[in-house]
Order: sequence, then C-alpha cells, then structure tokens
Amino acid sequence: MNPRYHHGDLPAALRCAAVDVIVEKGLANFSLREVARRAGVSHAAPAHHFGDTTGLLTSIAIEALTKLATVTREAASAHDDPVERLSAIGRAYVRMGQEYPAHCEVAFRSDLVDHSSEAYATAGADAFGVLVETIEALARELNPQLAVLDAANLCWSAMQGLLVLHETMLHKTERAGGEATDIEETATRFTRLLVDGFRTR
Amino acid sequence: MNPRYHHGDLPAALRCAAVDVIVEKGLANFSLREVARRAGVSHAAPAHHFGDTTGLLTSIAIEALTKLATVTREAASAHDDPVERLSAIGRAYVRMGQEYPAHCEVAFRSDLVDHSSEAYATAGADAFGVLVETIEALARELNPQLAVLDAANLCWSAMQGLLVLHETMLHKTERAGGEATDIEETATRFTRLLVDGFRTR
DNA sequence: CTGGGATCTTTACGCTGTCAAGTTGACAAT
DNA sequence: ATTGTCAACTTGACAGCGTAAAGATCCCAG
Repeated sequence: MNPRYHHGDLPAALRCAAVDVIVEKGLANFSLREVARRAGVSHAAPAHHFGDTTGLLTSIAIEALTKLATVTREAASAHDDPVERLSAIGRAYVRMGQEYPAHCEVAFRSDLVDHSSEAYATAGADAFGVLVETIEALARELNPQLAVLDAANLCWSAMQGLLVLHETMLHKTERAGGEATDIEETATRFTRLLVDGFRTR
Repeated sequence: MNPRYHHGDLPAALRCAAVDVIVEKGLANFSLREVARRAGVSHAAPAHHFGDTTGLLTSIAIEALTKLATVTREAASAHDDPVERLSAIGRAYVRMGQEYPAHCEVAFRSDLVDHSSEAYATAGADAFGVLVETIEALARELNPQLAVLDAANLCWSAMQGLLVLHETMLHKTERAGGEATDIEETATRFTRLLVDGFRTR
C-alpha cells in the first residue's frame, strides 16, 4: 500500500520481533539490537521509533492491556449471571497469560514500562472497567453494601498473583507429591472462594 | 576476627551492595560490575562466589523468603483469633514489601532466580507454612470444609498482586480524583473481603 | 616449610545501549 | 524541474557490561 522507507510498518514489526525475543530468550536476555536484527533493520532503528527499551516495552504493555480488555469483555458477555461472568473473566485473564506470556510479563512491570504514559493509563482503565462493571452487577444482585472498588482490586490482585505465582505453586505441589493443577481450574476455584468467602454459609 | 583475603564475608557484602544498587537504580539498570565497585572488589569477584547474576539474585531471594517467614510468623503470633492472625500476616507481607522493596521485587521473579535451587524451595515452603497453619486454624474454627490449600494460595496471590499492582492502583485512583490509600489498610480490607466473601451474610 | 586449594585480580573478548553525523526517499513549494 | 525540508533510517564510534582464562595472593594441612 504505502511502503515508507523500507517497511510498511516498522514499529509493529519491531513489537512482533520483541515478543519473539522475549518468548525465546526471556526478558532478562532481551536486547534492542537482537530485535533490530530480527526485523532486518539497523541496530539504531528501534531507538528512532521508541527512543528507549522502556519505550518499546511500554508499547507492548499497551497492546497487552488493550487485548486484555477485549478478551475479558468477550468472556463476560457470554454469561448472564454475574458470578459466572466474574469466573469467566478470571479464566480469560489467566488464559491470556498463557497465550501471550511475553505481553503479560511486561504489562505490569513498573520498572520496565513508562507509567506516565497516557495511552497506558487509559488502556488499563478500560480493562479494569470490565471488571468493575461485572462486580457492580454482582453487588446489585447479591450484596448492595459490597465495596465494589476494593472487590475489583482484590480480584485483579488475585489473578495477577496467580499468574506470577502459578509456576512457584506447581513446584511446591510437585515437591509435596501432589498432582499438577490447571491454571484455569485454579482461577475458577479462586473466584468461587472470593465470592463465597472462607466462612461457612 | 578471621579476615580472609580482603573481607570478612564478601558474599554478604555483595548482597548488601546489590540491594543498594537495586534500590537506587532499579532492577533494570542492575549490574554486577557496579555491585563489585561498591563492595570495593574487582569486577570478577561476584562471579567467583555467585557464578552468575542469577546466582546473586537467587541468594537475595532466599534472604527475602527467610525474612518473610520470620516477619509473618511474628505477626501471626501476636493474635489468637485466626481471622486477626490472617489479617496481621497480610499486613506484615505488604509492610515488608515497603521496607525491603529490593528483596521483594526479586523474590518471585521467575526469570531472575534459579527455581531449581534447594534453599529457595525450602525457604518458600517455610514462609508458606505460616500461612497454611493460620488458615488451618481458621478452617477449624469457622469452616471445616474450607479448601485450605486453595485458600492459602489465594491469600498469597492476593497479597503478591497487591504489592505489584498497588502503584498502578494509586495512579488509577489519583486520576479518578480519589484519595491515596495506605497499602496496609488495603491489605486489611482485602483480608476482610477474603474471609467474608462478596455475598451478603 | 612446603605444597595446594580457595580467594581474589588482571586481562581480554564480544555484545549492548546511546549518541552524533551521514544518507536516502517522499513530498510541497517554487 | 529544482529546490528545500522533513521523516526514516544507516553508519560509525564509545563506554559499560557479562564472562572466561590465566595469574597473583593468602591460609592451612601435612
């Protein structure tokens, strides 16, 4: 269509290459030069578009949050019952963590992304909005006095924590001779515990 | 007492220097050479003791988990009521995240620490044990059918997520014109929600 | 007092991010 | 048609980094 200098859309190509690098070599061994190499451009090209490693990773984080909003919104729309909706959102969250590990690894790393970015904030707010809406519906139906924002933050924290700690949890149960648990099932059980609480009812 | 080559205990000195570097320049700009410089030794000395960046950071992660076990155990022992105990553990967890940010930033970063380390696994199991014991007591008193392991994992995930997301949460409420919330208070409210659930009782 | 192993230093190499300066292409005004 | 200008890269150079190999220094066992 509109080929610019050498590429159609170099920033997007660089984002893809970056994701590949992260998946293959890990975030610790990530390098801008390697990214440039894979995209077939000179080593300084990324800096021109993103300025910085932080710039490139922030761009990926924004992609991640945008996709997260889409995925959870879809999952939520498949159910009427708010509890089911919440459960579906949780599953969608951790499923995305499996399907796009690089994106999710970057999304909330405050040392790697530019938190003052406007686009990052709005994308995050959008994704969080899906959760808040669902919990508002849940509150309307099950508990008008529920502190909606706290509950939403707790859900988010729980799923985020699950994503980060799942590997550790697996190692732990493995050591104890237990059976490996699927992360989506765990997310479902977490949701049930969140809604019902630890006490008997 | 027993000064070896140049130091009394170089590995410990290196760990301290590493923590300082992380606090000052962030994990992203961490470098072994800088650590060596601060400890007053040659740039290759760290490698001799820890082999690798991963080795040094794993060592710090083990310190973190050990301290976490101590801190939460202390906090728990101050209360009799298991719900209060759980709440105190949560507060202790996030308080440690504030007091030892470098340690906590490293502790669960699967890309930076060696998960196959024996010491790391046992330290983690010890810290987790405190939580499990408390929740077992809670289950005995409030709900014999509670899935203790799930509940413990959920608590851990929630507090870990809170630690990671708290900065993001602040940015969010700030944008919405809300008041800044203390992380320990948030942890307390999270615990209450976890125990009571989202439904009315 | 004499080896030998542990602890650290020195030297050297390739890779990295960053900066300054140059090159190339597209397009608008003249 | 030429020129000017701007964006999109490339090229070259530099200091800092991790790592590995080889040398120096200390401690202690025999």
